[in-house]
Amino acid sequence: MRLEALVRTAVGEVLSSWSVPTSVAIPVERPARPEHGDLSTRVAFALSRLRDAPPPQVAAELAAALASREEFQSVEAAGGFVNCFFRPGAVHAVLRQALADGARYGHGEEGRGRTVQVEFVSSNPTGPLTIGHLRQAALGDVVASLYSELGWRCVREYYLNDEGRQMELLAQSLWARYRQVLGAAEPIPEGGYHGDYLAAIGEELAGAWGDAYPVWDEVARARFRDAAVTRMMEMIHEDLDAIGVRFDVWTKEGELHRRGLVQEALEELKKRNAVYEKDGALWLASTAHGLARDPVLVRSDGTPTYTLVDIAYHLDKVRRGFDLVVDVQGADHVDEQRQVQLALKLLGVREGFLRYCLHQFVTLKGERGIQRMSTRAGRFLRLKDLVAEVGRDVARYFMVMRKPGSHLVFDYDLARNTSMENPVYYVQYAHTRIASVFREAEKVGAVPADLPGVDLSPLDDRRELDMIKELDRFPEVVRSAAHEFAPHHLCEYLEGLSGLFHPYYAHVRVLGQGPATPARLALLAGVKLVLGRGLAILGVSAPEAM
RNA sequence: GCGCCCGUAGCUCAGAGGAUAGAGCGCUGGCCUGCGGAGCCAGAGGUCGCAGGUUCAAAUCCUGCCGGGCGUACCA
Repeated sequence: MRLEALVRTAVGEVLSSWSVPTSVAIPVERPARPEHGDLSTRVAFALSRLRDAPPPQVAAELAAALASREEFQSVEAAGGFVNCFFRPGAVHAVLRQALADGARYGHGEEGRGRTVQVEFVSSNPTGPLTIGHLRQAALGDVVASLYSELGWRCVREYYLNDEGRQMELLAQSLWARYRQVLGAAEPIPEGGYHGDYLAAIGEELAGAWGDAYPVWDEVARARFRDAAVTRMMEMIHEDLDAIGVRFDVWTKEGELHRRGLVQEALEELKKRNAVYEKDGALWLASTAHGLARDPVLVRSDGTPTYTLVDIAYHLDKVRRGFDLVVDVQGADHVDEQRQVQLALKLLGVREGFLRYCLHQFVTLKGERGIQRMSTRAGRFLRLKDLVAEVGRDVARYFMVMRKPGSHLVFDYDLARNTSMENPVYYVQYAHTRIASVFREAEKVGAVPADLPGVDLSPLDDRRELDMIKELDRFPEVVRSAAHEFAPHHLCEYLEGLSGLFHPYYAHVRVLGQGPATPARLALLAGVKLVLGRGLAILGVSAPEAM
């Protein structure tokens, strides 16, 4: 980021001496091939018309004007590209700054004074969390952490659907299990929940309550519903603890009803003429605004739908004063998302207030085979059990190492592999190795007291400079990962940095190398700092020893 | 049928207008007794699903097909 700014500034100064308007963007990129420089710009292509000269000529003129600057070793024109090679001193300055910044390195200011709410998981309390929820849990948690890095205040929120038909079915399913334990041939209701976890709870309740609820009446309904929700929440908390996700706020659907927000949202929509009646139900007029279908807001029996409650909930988020709301949801929610976005727009909520982080589903590969999971059918891998097998670090990392919009195949065998073939260990082990070097250095008193003040000029090896240039990218990686909801960029970055470090470590000795030793220790400290910070954002531990 | 997402190395995936398309795993070959070793180096492997189009420049943008996922509920 710092190096990019150097190029941008240098090019900008030349352009302004050429009286090029400042509106001309200066694209700066990292060439794929080292012979194309540390950084390059293709601004000459855009300038070609303005300067009335072919791109190669403009590039040559620009390169000539830049070559004399002290930060560059050399600047070359190649076709329309201008390739910049930095002097080692300019690169060293990046490391020095990173070490001086310490834990603040990469921390941004854009969110200062602003609050983002990230809503995720929000699974119905109808069963424990599964590997399917894991992707969302990890994704939401990391997106929140990324925004924190950018200086935003973050609220992690879980929306709890503790009302409605599904809860009814859950309660009745539990009651059926309870009856079965007591010897009745009570079937699980149609569309009910078949998981073993309800059988276990049913057995407990039978022991505690005996035959007190022989029929499915109002009393039983209330009793079993309470018991079911309480138990489900316990399980969900266990699962969240297992992967280290904590929520700041839990919002229950019931509260939205009690506070009159649902009714209010409906009234507001009616005022905007966005609601019409048909077949005894109330519908949102979405097709009039280009959507594929109109959703029902109030059923003909007078009960509100999920969509209406969802709209009410988001209206409440507006009132709560968040500057940005991010909802992490699965691909099955796209249609719903459009409806909510439309409703908010009709209600005058500013565009961009609500952004969705959409993710595709997870399939399992490995000894368990690829299988389709279903909580309802009782066919799933519980999150807690998965974490017990592969560990929290691997579970979290694997869930965010792919682009959210891509399907994710969870490679069970790779996840359980504890060698460096597993990317998580590959990154963690880089951190550990450095920690180990410092332990050794400590023993011989080789650790400099003032790392940022160390003379870095011995760092002249290509691999050393490459690592520092990689450190330079960290702030930008964090920024783009946050804005694009793309934590996988951070994973790839960490793997890439580790991939520079490991070979270096294998070939270059640090201790006992005279003046090179403090410089190399400073370099390693920088790498360790960034690896540690990156892993922390991912919620993955950065061990000092493994 | 319609809408959205996805088709890139054998596998899992990056790359979202720029230079010779990348990584990890797997495969092939070669190294490693010092410290701090859950090792290192090299190589093979691709008509970027197919066909058109736009552009000086397309994996990337547009159109149409083919294949997969999700949705298309008075479920949540």
